[in-house]
Amino acid sequence: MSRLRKKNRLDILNLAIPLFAQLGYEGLSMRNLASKVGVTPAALYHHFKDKDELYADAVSHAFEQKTADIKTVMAAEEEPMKRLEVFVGWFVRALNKDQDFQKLLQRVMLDSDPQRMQKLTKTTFLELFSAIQNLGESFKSKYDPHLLAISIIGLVLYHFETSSVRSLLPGSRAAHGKADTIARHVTSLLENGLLTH
Amino acid sequence: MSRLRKKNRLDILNLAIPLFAQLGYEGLSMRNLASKVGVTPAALYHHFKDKDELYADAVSHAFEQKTADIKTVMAAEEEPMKRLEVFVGWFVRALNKDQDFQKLLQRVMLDSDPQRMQKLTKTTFLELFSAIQNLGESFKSKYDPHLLAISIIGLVLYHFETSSVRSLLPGSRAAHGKADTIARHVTSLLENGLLTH
DNA sequence: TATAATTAACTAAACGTTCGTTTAGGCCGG
DNA sequence: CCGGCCTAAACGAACGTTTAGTTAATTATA
Repeated sequence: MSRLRKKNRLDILNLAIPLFAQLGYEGLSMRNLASKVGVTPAALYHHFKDKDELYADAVSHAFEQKTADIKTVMAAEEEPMKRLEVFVGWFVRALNKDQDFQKLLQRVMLDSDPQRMQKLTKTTFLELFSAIQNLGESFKSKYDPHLLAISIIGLVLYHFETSSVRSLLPGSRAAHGKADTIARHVTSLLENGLLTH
Repeated sequence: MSRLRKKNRLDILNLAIPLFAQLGYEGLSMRNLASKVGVTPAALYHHFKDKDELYADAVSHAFEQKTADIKTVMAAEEEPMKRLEVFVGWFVRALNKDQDFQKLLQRVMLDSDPQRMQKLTKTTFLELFSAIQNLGESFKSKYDPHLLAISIIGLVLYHFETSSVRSLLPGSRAAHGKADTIARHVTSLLENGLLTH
């Protein structure tokens, strides 16, 4: 009954997520998405009010899916350094598994619609960010928790944002794309800094 | 005198840069750009072969403009830590001055055209990246120079990529948007790491 | 239990708008 | 009077969206 309806709606979203990630909001047309789903454009309007709603739902669903497991994992570990390693490890692996996650996140950051941003922040970003901020505070360091949380996230994420350029730049090696290499580098840099005496 | 009234290539590019940065490639139409320039859409095709060429030239010109001064500044300083501070300071200030620079960079990273990416990498990214990689090597640390360079860039850049979400997240303060605050945080974190004994 | 009513899910076709781009021609300084 | 720079107008294609009607399954009624 309503089970089948929900599944169809989710089918559309799950197909839309990688397409929105790769092509962007304007880059993916309702006709293109409909043809990928195997349906008429008008059928999409049976499930979603308009393209805006479809996009917002796709982004929300994508982030709920990807960040579902980390919250429980984060709460388990006690020792700060170990928690950092667990988080970085999860984050790197999650980004490495599919690039769509990172691309969608990057596209959302470029989104200039404040209302959409505000809703998405409350529903999906806030909880994970607070956990990372909490993790940063557990180090009892001199750093501002807010800035530190963003630094940790950015330090991991940027290695994936630049993946397409990185291979064209000097010093590039195949290992730089591997999850473990990035995870080790980031955790070590965060732990010790540059001045390793 | 009367020449000034005529629009040349650079006038168009300088108007296109912030518009492409804010709206994206698909988001900015030739008609919209033409009206901002104060000209007919067909006139744009007198200066540029098509929209692709206009976009590529705009991006190239933007990056040559923004990164013009740092190269000389980077070469001057000798002491590693001081050079890092100079670079981070310049980078933060450059990003803080106009957000278009960062937005355009972020959009370029999402660009999936390999040919455009390859050309832009050689003409504009390579020199600056090599300088940063060189800076990283001067610390004689255990870190991979390539990964370290990306980490340094990402650590700075991400504070600006997240500027629109950051204000909606807990722990946000007005000072977090200021150039000096970010620069101090990043240099200190890079220098010492989390475990400040 | 058989049948009528209702509903979800879809298709075919078209709406008006905007897109990138082209064509044909006009203006004006050198 | 030529060539660089522009305009007016239009091209076909693609865009988001709507309307009207069809199919199949579920629910209500006799």
